[in-house]
Amino acid sequence: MDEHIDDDTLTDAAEGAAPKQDSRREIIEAAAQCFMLKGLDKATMDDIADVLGATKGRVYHHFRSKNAIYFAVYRQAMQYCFDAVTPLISLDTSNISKLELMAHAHARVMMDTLPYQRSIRLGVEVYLRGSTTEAERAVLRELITLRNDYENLYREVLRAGVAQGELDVPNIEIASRALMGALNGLVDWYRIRPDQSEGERDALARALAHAVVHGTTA
Amino acid sequence: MDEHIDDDTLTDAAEGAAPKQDSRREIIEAAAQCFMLKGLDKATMDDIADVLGATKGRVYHHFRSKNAIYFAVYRQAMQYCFDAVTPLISLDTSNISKLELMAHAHARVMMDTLPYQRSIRLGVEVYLRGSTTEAERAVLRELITLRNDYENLYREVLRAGVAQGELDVPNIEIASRALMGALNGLVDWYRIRPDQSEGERDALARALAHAVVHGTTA
DNA sequence: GGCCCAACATTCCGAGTAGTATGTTACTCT
DNA sequence: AGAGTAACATACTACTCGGAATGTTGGGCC
Repeated sequence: MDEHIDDDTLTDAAEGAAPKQDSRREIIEAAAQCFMLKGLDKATMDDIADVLGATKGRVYHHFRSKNAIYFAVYRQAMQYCFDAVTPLISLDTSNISKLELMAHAHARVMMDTLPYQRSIRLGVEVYLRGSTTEAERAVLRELITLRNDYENLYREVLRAGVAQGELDVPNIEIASRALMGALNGLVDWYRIRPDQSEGERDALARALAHAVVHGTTA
Repeated sequence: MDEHIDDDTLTDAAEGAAPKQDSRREIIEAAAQCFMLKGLDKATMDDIADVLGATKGRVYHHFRSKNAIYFAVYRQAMQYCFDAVTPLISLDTSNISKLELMAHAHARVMMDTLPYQRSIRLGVEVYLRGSTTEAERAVLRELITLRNDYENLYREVLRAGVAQGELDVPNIEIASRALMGALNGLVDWYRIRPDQSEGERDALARALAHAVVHGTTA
């Protein structure tokens, strides 16, 4: 059902039409930006179109509703997370260092795809209650399941770490919640600064990863 | 300017009659509930009035606008936090146990005043950008300052703990962000269950406090 | 017992917006 | 070259909701 997109090698083709599927991505990107800046409700379809220098016609040609766009943003946000963290779980290191690597990668994703990650934070269950159709609620449940699968990656590492005596976690469920909360909270206070170098970003991500894994005790 | 903050000289006058200032409280409570359930934008003034079994007239008699209600909810939410944590900072114990007590108290507040805490999470800076008048932005800035003061309570304990060698925190700013993120994240996944006893709540709060302070390492 | 005002209820309006219906262009295929 | 269609733009509608203007009522005060 979900088709993978073979992207074009060229980024732009003068003033000709957009290369097909790429237009969709642009809309999602624009929507994420609008959602981050104005919130889900206050961001209008016209706002999204304006960012693209287009009109609502274009947006509605690719998406049936505003909710559908939000779902796409959500899915993309989770995809970014999976892409960054999944490769790490098969690494051959200690669970504790693996956990820290995963936390570090997640923090990086939060910063690198900030508009997406911020968008999906405002109103997940809220949207679920507000959804009118059963089809929408089904999609929402699927997305929540997706997020759950992602968080399970961390729980699995925690479990393995405890089993091997590397980690001391009295309550894995609570610990994973705390972990994700601390990492995801990054999008609430992190602000993109143009003068900020790549190294500074990475240092920030590493510091946060250290904090969530090692806590505060000496 | 004309923002007359009704000082509550007396906090409460038993139960029985509603002394007039009490009506305001009820509106704030109802608003917090609506905001939590439907989000800031989708919750209408009529919704809030409906919860009270009243009409918009009552609401607008006490508040000039919907934003004003949100501000009141925010202020109340922060007040709950201060009331629970402030008494602990003067305690005569180690900084590490003090930190854990504060975290525990905060987690309890998150659960006990869930509608308030959830409400203030959806859209703080978002609201700031959306605010039209300068007066509103001023109030928002004040509320953010309030929140900052609260978080400074934790930073202070972290700093003292490091100074006395009890704690090992490479970056206090990052650590405090992680701390608050993990604790505040509680409102995202915690659900009130009617069959849940007081003891279970407390155990949950304690487990979370332990997790955020001690991390995951053995 | 009339005045006054707080504390609401009722009614109304206009701005803003999601969604639709239709028009237009450019490109492809035969 | 004409038909078909994808990818938009334009124009319009129906509806919601915040806020204000106005009406109503009950209780203190002289």
